[in-house]
Amino acid sequence: MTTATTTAGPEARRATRPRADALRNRERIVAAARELFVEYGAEAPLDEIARRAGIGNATLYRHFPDRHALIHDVVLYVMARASAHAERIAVEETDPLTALRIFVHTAADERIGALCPMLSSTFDRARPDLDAARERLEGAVEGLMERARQAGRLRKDVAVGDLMVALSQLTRPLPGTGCVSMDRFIHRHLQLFLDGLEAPARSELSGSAATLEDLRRAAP
Amino acid sequence: MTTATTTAGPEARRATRPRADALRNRERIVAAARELFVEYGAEAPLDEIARRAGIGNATLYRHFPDRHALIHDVVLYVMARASAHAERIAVEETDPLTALRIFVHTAADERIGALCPMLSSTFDRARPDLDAARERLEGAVEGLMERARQAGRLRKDVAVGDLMVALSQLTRPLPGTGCVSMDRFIHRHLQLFLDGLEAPARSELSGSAATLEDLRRAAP
Amino acid sequence: MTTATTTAGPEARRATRPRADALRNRERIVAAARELFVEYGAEAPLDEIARRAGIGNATLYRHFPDRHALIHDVVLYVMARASAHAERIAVEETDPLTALRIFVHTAADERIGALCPMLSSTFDRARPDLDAARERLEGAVEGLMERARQAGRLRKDVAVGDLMVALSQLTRPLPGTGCVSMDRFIHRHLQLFLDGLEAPARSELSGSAATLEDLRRAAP
Amino acid sequence: MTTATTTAGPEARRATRPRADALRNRERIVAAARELFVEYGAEAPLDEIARRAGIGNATLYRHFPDRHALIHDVVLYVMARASAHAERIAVEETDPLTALRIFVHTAADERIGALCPMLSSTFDRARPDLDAARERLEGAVEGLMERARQAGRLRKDVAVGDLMVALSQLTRPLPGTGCVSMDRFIHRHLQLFLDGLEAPARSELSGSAATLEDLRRAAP
DNA sequence: TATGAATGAGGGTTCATTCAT
DNA sequence: TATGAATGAACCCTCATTCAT
Repeated sequence: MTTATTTAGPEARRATRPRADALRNRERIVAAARELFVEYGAEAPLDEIARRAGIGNATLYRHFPDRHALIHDVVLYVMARASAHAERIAVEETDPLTALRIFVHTAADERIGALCPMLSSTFDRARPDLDAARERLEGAVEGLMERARQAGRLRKDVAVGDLMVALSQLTRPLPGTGCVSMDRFIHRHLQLFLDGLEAPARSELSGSAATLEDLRRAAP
Repeated sequence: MTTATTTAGPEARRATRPRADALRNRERIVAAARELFVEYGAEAPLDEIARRAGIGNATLYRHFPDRHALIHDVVLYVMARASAHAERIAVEETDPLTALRIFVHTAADERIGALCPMLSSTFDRARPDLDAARERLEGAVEGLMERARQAGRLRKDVAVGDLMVALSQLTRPLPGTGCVSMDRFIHRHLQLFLDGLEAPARSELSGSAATLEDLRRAAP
Repeated sequence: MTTATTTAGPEARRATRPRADALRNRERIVAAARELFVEYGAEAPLDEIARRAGIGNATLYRHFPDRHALIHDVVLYVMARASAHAERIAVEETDPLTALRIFVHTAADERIGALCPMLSSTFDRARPDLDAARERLEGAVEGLMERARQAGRLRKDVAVGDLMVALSQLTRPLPGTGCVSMDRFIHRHLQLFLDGLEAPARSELSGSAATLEDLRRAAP
Repeated sequence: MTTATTTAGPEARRATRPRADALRNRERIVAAARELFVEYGAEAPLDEIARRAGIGNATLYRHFPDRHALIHDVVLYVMARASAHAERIAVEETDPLTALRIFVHTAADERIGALCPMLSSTFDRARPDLDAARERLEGAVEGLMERARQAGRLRKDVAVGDLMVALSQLTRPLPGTGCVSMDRFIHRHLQLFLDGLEAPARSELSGSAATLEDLRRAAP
């Protein structure tokens, strides 16, 4: 309720907040894109995404100049949701392994596989807004892992990058309409992977534990 | 210019057996397709596959009426190689867990992730020549697993379908040029998964152990 | 909120005369359009014109219902400026050939090439406000030419239409960003053309001398 | 009539001459493009060019990867025709000024205005095949001019670049369907320009005489 | 009134597939 | 048979124009 738009030269306007309907559209686009990326992969037709979002195709381009920009925002969105889940679970669940398990299965149901485009070589990992999202996610998940590590329940040679990449790959959708049948396997595989993470370690791993920051540098 | 009519496969109808150069072309196409499927995903342009194989695009169509047919043969080819590996390892390695581990890592290096299109809903799992390949692969890998099971080294609630699907997913290539950087993770993840497979089981799995035959029926 | 009904142009219907800022916007739009027509041709994006004018795109449409209307006004504006120049030069310069030369080169620097859309078949030459502008321009330039003719310095078989069309074509901008390099040629070409206009005529011309009124009728 | 295609490895083939129908298509495309560039400017829709050439749109892309490539070939084609005209006229017409006049008017009828895109800043003037075409055209036209210069009929401060640019601009088509009405003016303007070129010079020109090579360097 | 946002139609380009040599 | 060429459908993206604030 500022005194507001009294007078101003045509271009003196800057901080005008986005219109409510535009914001709603932007959210719809991201939601539709996440769904279609999950169903058809990151090559899903943008026109179809627009249709699913209930808007015209050109509106999508007003919000996202190209496919990369859209993927970028979907990745941010998925990371934010995963972070929120991890943070909530850290508060609600006291047993450290259980917390980790809940997080992993919840992330799967949340289609965290939509993060996979981030791993592709065409993804621009250098944009600064990604750093904040990455730090938040790393903080939250590494928090869960560290608790389990401290309790002697998690092997010591793994880190958050290992978990997130495997989680993304194992839940990564197959192109072609809803491979719902895959859901049957996903939670089994995740559980097996989790079992492999437990301490004591049953084998020696090659390479070294990976952070999310490592992924950032993994570009070609 | 042989006119021999001696052998003939089940579907051979014409008297002349395929010319040697035609056979060679077919092999080149399958090899190039496997490479490009690994590098760019199953959506790799067919013209590019033909170019990589050193033949004209129309020649590809003479051998494979459409993309599905080509994927089909690539899948058969990859399954055959994986089967051969499993059979060889069963002979060469006596320790059952070690044998399993060697198989898994070898299959990864062989880009078994190219099997993933088989899991897609657009893949025709009903074709009879797949049955033979599946039975051979199932026999070989289940053989390795059963040995470990008998030795009390493998948990009892997993089967060959679990292993092969997770193996495919974890090694599945990312679209966009060779995400070689992923290689750094792949073998770590596979090892963690293998650790999770060991007996004694560290958790209870949802669902039931899956055979390859189960995958056949999992179509939408 | 003035309620004045004093003056009203021919088509003014509403009582309130246009607000000062609206008038200023209209002028800005025409100025920006002329610039962009010169730089990119008459196909310049309207959104870009609005941006250059420092206004929103919809405001442009409030003033000009479509691209034709905008072109129309730009043409009127350019004609008015050229007329003013010709009238001023007629007063200031006594030597008739020199006056003509000054007019031509001045018009070139004024980007009279923006008149070219007027020659296009899609231009509506029938609108009445064009008649007035045309008559003024014809009067002014024909005045300059007639003086030279009377003095025996200008060949008799050319008229104002010949001069203005050639002037427009020779100074017409090339599409694509500012072909400033063309400026090097423009004044040379104009001078050569002027030399060709001088009496005595060095050749016989086909057709007949053209007035601006002739151009009006030349539509398809 | 070489012994020809006996045997060769798949990629050993190189010098295979283009198929007759492909060559015919290529020529049709260039012809249609020249027409449409003349009628609608260099922004003419490629789909329309393909339609006019009687082929599918994708065929156009097989021959010319993008609009620039097509413009390039049209420019080469127009330059070649103009060169041929100039060379023929040099042989057939003995009076040097008459020869020049015939060349200019013939080039206009040949729509040499289609050369204008070459002057645009988006045109790649550096490609080597242009050099040959430019040298041929320069040689032929400069030959005509030099004869007139030697005979004392052409002013000394102009060169081939001046003539060709003015010729292109004065015959340059207006966007919008067939501005045939312009034809009425074109030959008058060209003649006036030619009269201005005659010796003795009636004025002093700014800048310096331009060769076609100068145009090559005039890029932004 | 002035504006940012929305939109549909159209052009540019790629690609799976078919055709003709 | 193997091939280069042709094709239409589908996609990406732009832009003139309209809508809602």
